[in-house]
Amino acid sequence: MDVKTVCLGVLMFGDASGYEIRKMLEEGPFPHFQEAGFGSIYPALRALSRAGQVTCQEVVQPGRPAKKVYSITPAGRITFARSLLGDTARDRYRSDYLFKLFFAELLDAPTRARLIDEYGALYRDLIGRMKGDLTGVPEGARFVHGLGLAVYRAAVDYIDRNRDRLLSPSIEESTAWSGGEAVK
Amino acid sequence: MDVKTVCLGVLMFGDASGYEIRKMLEEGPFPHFQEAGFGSIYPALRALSRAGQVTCQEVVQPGRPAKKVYSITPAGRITFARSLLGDTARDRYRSDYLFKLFFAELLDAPTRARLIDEYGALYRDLIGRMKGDLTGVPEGARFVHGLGLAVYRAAVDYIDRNRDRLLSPSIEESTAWSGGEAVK
DNA sequence: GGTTGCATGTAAATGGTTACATGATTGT
DNA sequence: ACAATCATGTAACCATTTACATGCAACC
Repeated sequence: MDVKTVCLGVLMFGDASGYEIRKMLEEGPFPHFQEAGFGSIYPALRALSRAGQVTCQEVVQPGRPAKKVYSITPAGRITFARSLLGDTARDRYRSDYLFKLFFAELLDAPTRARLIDEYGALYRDLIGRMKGDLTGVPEGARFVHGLGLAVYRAAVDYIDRNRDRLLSPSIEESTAWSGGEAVK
Repeated sequence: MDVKTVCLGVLMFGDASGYEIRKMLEEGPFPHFQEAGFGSIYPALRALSRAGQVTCQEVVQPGRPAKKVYSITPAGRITFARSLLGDTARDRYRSDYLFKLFFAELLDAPTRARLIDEYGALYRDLIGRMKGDLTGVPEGARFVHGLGLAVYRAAVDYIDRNRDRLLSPSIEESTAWSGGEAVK
């Protein structure tokens, strides 16, 4: 899904500014299965505006910068609904943490511990932020929210139960990476 | 992690051609937490070769196209180990499936069913492909492999247990998306 | 006869991130 | 005084994807 479609999706929940769209994507009570930065959201909103998929209204706020609040138009709703019927790309997940932990034997013990604890904390925080009120949230969104929670909990659980395996000094003598040595 | 680092990582396991590197990333017994296509792998290998991080040897095969087998050099090992100590980008996950299911109310029942069943099947297959032999696999790789399995299993479990919630006809009358209607 | 698998590679286009620019207000 | 939050936007840069090009062998 490109950023334009993601913006339309967020606007299906109600009017919002570019700034607010980004906040919802990264801080909202929902799993971050789609992301976007300012550098892509603002151009996307302008393009959507030109195409008549959204309308824009500037709202002056006392003591704050003015913001541009966007609303999805009927044409935008149709475009959005149709984009839900198009091809579905397969999931893509990339994790530097897991990539590094994959090669745990090449790391010294403190680095290993730091990485795994950071990683666990990241998902623990995410779970915490996802514990918001879900009244009024439609069933589809709830389903996805619940799936996110289930998966993140499984990850945290696994990390808690297997952390020691990775930190035990015994793995240091591994000969798996012939030629490789722990780097400081 | 850029594709160059990913290639070095795969070559830490042993010599391989560009084609084989790609196969390992997408079909290997390991979770796909890093991906790369031919279009990025081949240029990466050439750059690594020029930089002295890998060496290349052409292997002629009877009845098959010749392949270029790459080996990581000592300099490559050092570069790789160092890259494991650099900044760790946070995970990024994007899913068209979850994005679409998030807006389940906008979809007709057959499409909803198709999406969710496809999604479940995708992860069920992945779990199946991950059940390979792990003897000789280093502890770090095992840890990541196990984490992947745990997470994918949690996802499949959740889907099985909540599938009906999403398919029940009751959600069709939802007023959540005022102005929106299921599209055919 | 058509598709899949093996095998490499280039070029263009896409899409997104990063860095920069601006500026007021609120909290520490 | 300094950092963070609110708020928008542009431009350069980067990485990756997609499409194209080539060709043989095996299988159905």
